[in-house]
Amino acid sequence: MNPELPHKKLERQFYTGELLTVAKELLGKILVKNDGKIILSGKIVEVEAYDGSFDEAAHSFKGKTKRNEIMFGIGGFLYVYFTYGAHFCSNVVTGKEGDGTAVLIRAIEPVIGINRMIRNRFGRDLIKEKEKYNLTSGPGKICQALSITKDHYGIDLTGNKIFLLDQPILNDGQIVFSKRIGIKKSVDLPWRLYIKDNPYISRK
DNA sequence: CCACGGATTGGCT
DNA sequence: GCCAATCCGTGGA
Repeated sequence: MNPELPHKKLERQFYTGELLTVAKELLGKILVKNDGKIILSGKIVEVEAYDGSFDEAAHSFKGKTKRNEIMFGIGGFLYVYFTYGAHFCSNVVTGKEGDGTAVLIRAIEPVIGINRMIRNRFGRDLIKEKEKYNLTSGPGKICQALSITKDHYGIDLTGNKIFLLDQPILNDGQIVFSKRIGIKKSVDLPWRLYIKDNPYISRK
């Protein structure tokens, strides 16, 4: 582990809290992927909350299926899904057994392994300066940059493959609440949260 | 078995 | 700003 990072890994209790509380507190945390050889990490700067109990846009809204069953377990596991025939997206499952709540990680700011992320995303080592902000500015881009696939479905975030490192909780004044992106149902819920003025978010 | 559409992205107008 | 690509999960016949 890089000695510059704080070492406190988030534990189960963090994830089992109320959906929007966890979504807010996820902002600023450090996402780490360690496959045993390569460590890649980034600060979470944008998320979206989903609650299957009444939110029609949530994958868990219509009940448990093989695809979404991890969403119905206790918080602190990774829900990875495949969409549009091309992209994986990562969610942090939250709450208690049976809740069906999760937070989609929409954008991160690269911290460790940037050159590896560049290669994963663009297949080459050097990028133009402006491409720096195109590395991890979307849920599909994050999974490509960090090599997260369906193989990582259901990973326990309190383990050592993919986990989060604690960081100070942000003030409400540092967080922007806006409408979620790319959905057709429950479009008015202001459940997309991002860090104000951060250049790595997917869009304003 | 088959048809449909999606929590996106990137390229083109 | 608009739209095609692409394929798997889901639901209905």
